[in-house]
Amino acid sequence: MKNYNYTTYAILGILTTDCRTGYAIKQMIDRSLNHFWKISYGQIYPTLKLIVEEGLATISVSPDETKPGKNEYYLTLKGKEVLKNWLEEPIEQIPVERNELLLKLFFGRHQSNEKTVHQLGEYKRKLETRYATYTGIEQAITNDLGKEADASYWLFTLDYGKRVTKAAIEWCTFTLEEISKEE
Amino acid sequence: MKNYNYTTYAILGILTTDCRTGYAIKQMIDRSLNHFWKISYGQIYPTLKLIVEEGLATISVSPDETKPGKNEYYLTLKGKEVLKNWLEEPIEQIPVERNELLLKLFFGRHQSNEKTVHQLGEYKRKLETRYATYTGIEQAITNDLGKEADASYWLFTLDYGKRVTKAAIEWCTFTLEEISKEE
DNA sequence: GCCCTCATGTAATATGTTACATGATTTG
DNA sequence: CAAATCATGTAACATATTACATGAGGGC
Repeated sequence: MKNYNYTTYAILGILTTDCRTGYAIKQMIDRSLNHFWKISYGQIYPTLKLIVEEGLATISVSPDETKPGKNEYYLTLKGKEVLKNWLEEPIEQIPVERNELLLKLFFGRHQSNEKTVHQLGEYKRKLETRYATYTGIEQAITNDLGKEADASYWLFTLDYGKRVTKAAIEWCTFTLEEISKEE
Repeated sequence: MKNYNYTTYAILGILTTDCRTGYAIKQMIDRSLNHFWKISYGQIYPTLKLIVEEGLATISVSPDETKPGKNEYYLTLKGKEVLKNWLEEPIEQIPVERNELLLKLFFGRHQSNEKTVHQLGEYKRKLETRYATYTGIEQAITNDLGKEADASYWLFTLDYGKRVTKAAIEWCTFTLEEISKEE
């Protein structure tokens, strides 16, 4: 079976939910997958085009004749198969996040402790905001649990985000103490 | 001051250590920064060229006339300034890792629990290997602590890797239990 | 002699971001 | 009626990966 890139699989996956337009796909990823995936319109629209060309989805312009065409995408059988097939494939490798803060800290010897502390503090603050966002999303999903068949899986990925973020926050706290101590 | 991309700053940073050739830079990143950064030769050599063109480093072909030119790069004053300047700049944003496993898990409803469990198990195994690698590197750095001026900063970044990886492993354990329970 | 590591580099390709253009519909 | 949101799309650019080519030197 032909291979596609992650962007394509991500979009195929989203199309199993109720998101059917390019715009809605962007919303979904920004709101619910934002802790492990992101995407831009510059990827979405060309990829949707490709998906249709490949026969993985069909486009159905909204039937309401008065409205300007809102392109709604529906997975074909082939599309569903391609998605299932990819889901089963083993994970190639665990991701390497490119972390700007760690890169700077790695060369921290060339900077004053004061500035390093400031950056760590800022980073910690951002992580805390992120953590709060996750908790919020968790609440939202839990509240209408029955409605959404995917809910339990979404909560698993959120739990990942929360745990890892919490560990990172604790690291910040510890490292801030250590660096402050040094001088 | 002119802006460069992360790849450029990463290489400028590495050049403050004893890595002076393109090959050595690749080694260094693969071995010591691999938990938060990666790079390919296709980036290194063109970037080194740019760095010299911009006057951020000078190239000094190894003096030994018998050997074939081994290009050694040395930061110029301007190079050091550009690096320092970047180190002080605030972090733009906390990274969004693109996590293939979480993407698949998000759509886990469309797969059998058995297969999901298998993938989670594999992922956990890889994380454990990674954790062991970090511990190994930590030992190596700690052992010749006095020698390397950067050691304490390197240990901080390693600690980050260990903490976050540990949290991810614990999440795997928990999630594996939950999913196994479901059926 | 063969394989491995050291060492440099490029070209083709793949992927992703940013900025822009356009216009409808909804909400206050 | 203004502003925000919904909605689609592209072009230029930036970035990164992969595969390949080349060759020296050292160890077995």
